[in-house]
Amino acid sequence: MLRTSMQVVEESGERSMGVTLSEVARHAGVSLATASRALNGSARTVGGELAAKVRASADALGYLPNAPAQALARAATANVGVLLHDVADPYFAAIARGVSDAAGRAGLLPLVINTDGEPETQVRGIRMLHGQRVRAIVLAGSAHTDPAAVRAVDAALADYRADGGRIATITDHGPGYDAVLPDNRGGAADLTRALLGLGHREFAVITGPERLRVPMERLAGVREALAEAGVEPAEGAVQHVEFTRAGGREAVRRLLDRPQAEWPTAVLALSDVCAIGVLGELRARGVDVPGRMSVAGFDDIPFAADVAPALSTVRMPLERLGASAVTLALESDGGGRPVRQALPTEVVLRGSTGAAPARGR
Amino acid sequence: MLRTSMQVVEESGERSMGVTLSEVARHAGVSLATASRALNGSARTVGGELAAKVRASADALGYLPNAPAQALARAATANVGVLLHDVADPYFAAIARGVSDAAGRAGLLPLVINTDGEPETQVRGIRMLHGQRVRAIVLAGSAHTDPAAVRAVDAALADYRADGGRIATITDHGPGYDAVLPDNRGGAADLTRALLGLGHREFAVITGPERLRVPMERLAGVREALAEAGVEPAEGAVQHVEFTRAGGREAVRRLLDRPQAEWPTAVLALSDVCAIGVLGELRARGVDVPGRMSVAGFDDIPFAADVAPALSTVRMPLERLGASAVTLALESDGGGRPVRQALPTEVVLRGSTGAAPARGR
DNA sequence: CGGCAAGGGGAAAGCGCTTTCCCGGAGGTT
DNA sequence: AACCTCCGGGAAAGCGCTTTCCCCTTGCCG
Repeated sequence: MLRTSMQVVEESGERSMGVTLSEVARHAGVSLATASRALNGSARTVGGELAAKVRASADALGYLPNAPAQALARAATANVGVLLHDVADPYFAAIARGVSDAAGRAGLLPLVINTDGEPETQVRGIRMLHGQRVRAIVLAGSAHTDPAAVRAVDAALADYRADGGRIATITDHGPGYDAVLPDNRGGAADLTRALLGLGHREFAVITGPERLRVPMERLAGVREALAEAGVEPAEGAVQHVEFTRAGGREAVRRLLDRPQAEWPTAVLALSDVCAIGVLGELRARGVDVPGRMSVAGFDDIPFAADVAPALSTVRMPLERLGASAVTLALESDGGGRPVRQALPTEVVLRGSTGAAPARGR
Repeated sequence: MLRTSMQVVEESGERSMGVTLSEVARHAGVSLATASRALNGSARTVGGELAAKVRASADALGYLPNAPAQALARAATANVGVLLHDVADPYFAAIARGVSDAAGRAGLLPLVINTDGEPETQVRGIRMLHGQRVRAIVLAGSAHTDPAAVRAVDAALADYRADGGRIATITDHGPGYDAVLPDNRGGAADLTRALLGLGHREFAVITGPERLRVPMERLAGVREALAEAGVEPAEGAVQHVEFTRAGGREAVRRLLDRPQAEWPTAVLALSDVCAIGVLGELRARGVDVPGRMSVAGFDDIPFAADVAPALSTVRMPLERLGASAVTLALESDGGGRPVRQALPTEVVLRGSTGAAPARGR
């Protein structure tokens, strides 16, 4: 009795990493090679009868191919890497979902790394993924404006690519990469035009940190549309904050600290997460939205439609962004010139924007 | 000229998987063994001088250890697996972030799989992670109530564990697993008591699908507190919907279809995401919250505080849930009895709840 | 009816690491 | 001075697969 149970323990202790292919082969009475070909696909075919026998043995023994071993032998893993600022941010969460779905369809598993937008973390992340020999890397976070940061990231990516790695970026990281390019600038310009159309002339724009390229592109779009209309944002009306709810609140506080006569009638928060912070702070201060002030965001994250008032924003197909990036990376033959796939954006006007109030005088 | 460029192509094609350790060893003039010991840590020490030389060669050549090869040789990867319903859901996104952080601290990389709450997808996911030989699996989604589903998941997990895998679950998946157990039932009861304290007697509760265990636990908590107070929910006042915004809206529609006299004064939506849908639909229908109806959610996802009115809810330390699960799984010696770590929850009352309106008669 | 091309099975050589195991030399004991 | 013990370097044996070769059958054609 006691011996029996001990034997069981010993057994499970001895070869603790699972059933191997050669066990399956022995059980089926075939060679290792045949077992491999029968189970894990190969150019060569295996006789129907034998193949069936091997498959039977495999699931009789509960065989599961050892992925690291396969990766080593094939010189290719079944993983893709995703580098993003923060999965807990709805923008990136949606992208991650898209990546995950597309990866799954390709039989791959996603490895996700949060960089918090730090260039060094990003570079470390690329190195880790490179070490993992992932099939492809999707770079989802914004590029940096600091040339040194860009250079560091580029260098890490170049190393990876030199080893046969495939890369796709979401938003622009330079012309050398396959990329999915939502129209940040155009979307921001359209949004701005929409608000101009509602009669607004006094704008505040709350955008992301100057170190990131995406918020700068969006800001450029706003400026472009404003300039077209001959409107100039007041001094101090462009705030750079983190793209978080706290960032939005902070910006509003600074905005409302100024004399009421200088308050804008329209606030463009160039990220929905941020805009939601703006809405919250405005409510806390008793500012009527959109009566006194219109607010718009950017991204159309899932919650944008559910806050009160519902957030006007620029719709981006977030999941598709992620999915397309994976597809692009995997299809990229590395040879030709990079595929740069532009994606349209669309202004969605909801309850948080309205006609500009009559001039307060 | 042409030849030169062709040579370059050939070179990069020839050994396309990167610098190997033996190249480093040769470059440093030491044996493979020494190089390995110097770079990738080992029980044995390497002479200071040699070690330095090896390290120098390593980064002169840009050596990055081949993770799959290491995994094979060490019989252990540097990955953990996370199984959740949907990363795009803020509840799971926050958990994923916690997992990711804790994994990073342990030098591991997370592999995430979305199951959409399907038992088969979950089982397939476990198998894939098992095949990947991940160090640990964190099961973040709710358990199922269907015994067959539970059995299937248990079986897959048992196989994994038999091969030395470590497992931790978030919320209860049975006593056999290390687990982080937020107090779903107690939290729901506390929340209910808080609303009873505000004078509410007519409740509706919107909970998740009966196939999932977590929403059933929360529902049980509500029922418990209601029973204590001698209050009985009206017929049809308990709605089972998906834990999504759409689910929340749908439930509200059904609720409001009944004669106004039967409307509840308090709606408990047992997930914040769902509650936000409820709030949206109520607003669309012009129902005053909290004047006519109080609404509460569950989870305290980051946005709960930012919707209007701000959502009363039960706070759960989501990121900590994820982080603790990783820690638990990694520390689990597999030997002793499972560690079951209870985590307290806390009722947070915000603007979406208020005193019950005077009895409509 | 011999010769030959496929078709499909198996032996064995890796893939890039880690880790025994062996060995030589330096230092300490009796 | 002979012996033993560490200490640290290196050769080589795997880890669990895939994939080249090599070889034996079959089937077919001239």
